[in-house]
Amino acid sequence: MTAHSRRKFRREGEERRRQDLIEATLDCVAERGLPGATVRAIAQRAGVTAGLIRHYFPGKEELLQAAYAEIVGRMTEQAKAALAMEGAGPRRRLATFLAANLGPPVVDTRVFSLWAGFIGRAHADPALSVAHREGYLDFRDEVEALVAEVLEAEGRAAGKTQLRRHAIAINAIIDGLWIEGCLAGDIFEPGELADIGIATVEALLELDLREEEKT
Amino acid sequence: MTAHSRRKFRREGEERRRQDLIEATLDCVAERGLPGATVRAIAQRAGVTAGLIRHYFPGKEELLQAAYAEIVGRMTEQAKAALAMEGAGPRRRLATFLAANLGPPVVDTRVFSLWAGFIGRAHADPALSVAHREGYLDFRDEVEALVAEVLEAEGRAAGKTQLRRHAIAINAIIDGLWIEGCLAGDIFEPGELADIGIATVEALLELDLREEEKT
DNA sequence: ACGCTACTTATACACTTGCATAACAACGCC
DNA sequence: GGCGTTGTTATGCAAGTGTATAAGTAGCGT
Repeated sequence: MTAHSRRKFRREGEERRRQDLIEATLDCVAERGLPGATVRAIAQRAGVTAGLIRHYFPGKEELLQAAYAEIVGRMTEQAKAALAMEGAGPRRRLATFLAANLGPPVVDTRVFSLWAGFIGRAHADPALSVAHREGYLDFRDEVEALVAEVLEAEGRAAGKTQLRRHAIAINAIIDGLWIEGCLAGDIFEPGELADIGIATVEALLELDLREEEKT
Repeated sequence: MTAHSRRKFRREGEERRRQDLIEATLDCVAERGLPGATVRAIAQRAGVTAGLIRHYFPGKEELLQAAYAEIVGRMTEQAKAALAMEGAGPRRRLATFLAANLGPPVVDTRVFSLWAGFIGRAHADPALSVAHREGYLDFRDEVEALVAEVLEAEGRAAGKTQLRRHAIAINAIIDGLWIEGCLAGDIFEPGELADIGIATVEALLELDLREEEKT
């Protein structure tokens, strides 16, 4: 009778393990969808046993939320970086913002899979629903502010409702192109989505975002 | 000892039962998300017992696919109706097509919830993935054909790549606005999304879709 | 009215899930 | 180097899942 020898293991720092578990969760969701992200599958991918998850997170729900927060963080990080370009003029910042949201690492099947999984349960889970609405409105507000700056610098003041509609439309363009890129990225040339997005916004606002800016 | 009396039931026609089960599935998905659509929950909502499902469908998977097909059918039905307007000119048909995709019953939380649930598992399930890609390309081809007609009628021939990019952009606008409407329909006025969509496409194509057409 | 068919119910089963708990061992400290 | 702390494993459990199967009965043909 073979006495089952207990598995060897190493102790990792708390921060490291948490990050590993989150990354393993993202991998599982990306490969097998949200229902495929079971505690056992996540643990196996992280190289630990299932029970350990509950040593770092109150429950599976919290781990998923942490993973979702991680993804959202990475996405907004790119967008924020584009917005923070204080040196450039408004038009160039808008173009950079669009390009940042329509290329890697924002356009990615893993990101999309997690997004779809959470969004699908959004209106079943009220907490998730409001979190998402807030994220959406925040994003749209940023777009609206950016558009306002651009038009103002152009000497073309726009009314509140017009500004709102522009923000809604641009947000839709970003979302739509993002989804197309995530679902079928292989049928687009690299940078093509960003080009299309910028060109469409240019047509919408009736100006050239790539032209050299005049101080 | 109370002898459990067997539950009363009525026999329904095959078509009726199948439709009821599909409708019950849609309700469950809409209210509790895809994971909430268990065979027992579906059966309860349909007013039958769980075992009956397997009398009309080989398994749960097939029932879900039938429900998904039902939703897709209802969505494309609207779009096709707009396309079939042979009497009207190309510009009016494009506007109608846009409006049809950006209002009820296409813009609906139930539809979206089911869409999100399926799309989330899309790249885990190859069969689902190709089905979706085909649906997307079909839809985009329709958009492209419509745009081609409009530009042609205007005497503005466009190159193949330009046509393709227009179709991608318009498709993105539809998708993006559709999502916004489904997720937060209450913050938009009725018809506002359609207005924004049409206005954005007008800007993109540099023409007026609502102006009276000249024969 | 009676049987037959197949639609419907009821029960059971194998499996998976998240979670609880106890045994264990790796690492730091003295 | 021994020891305690606690990160980690191993095992078990109750609940829920889809599915299989047998029993029952509603409604139709005759």
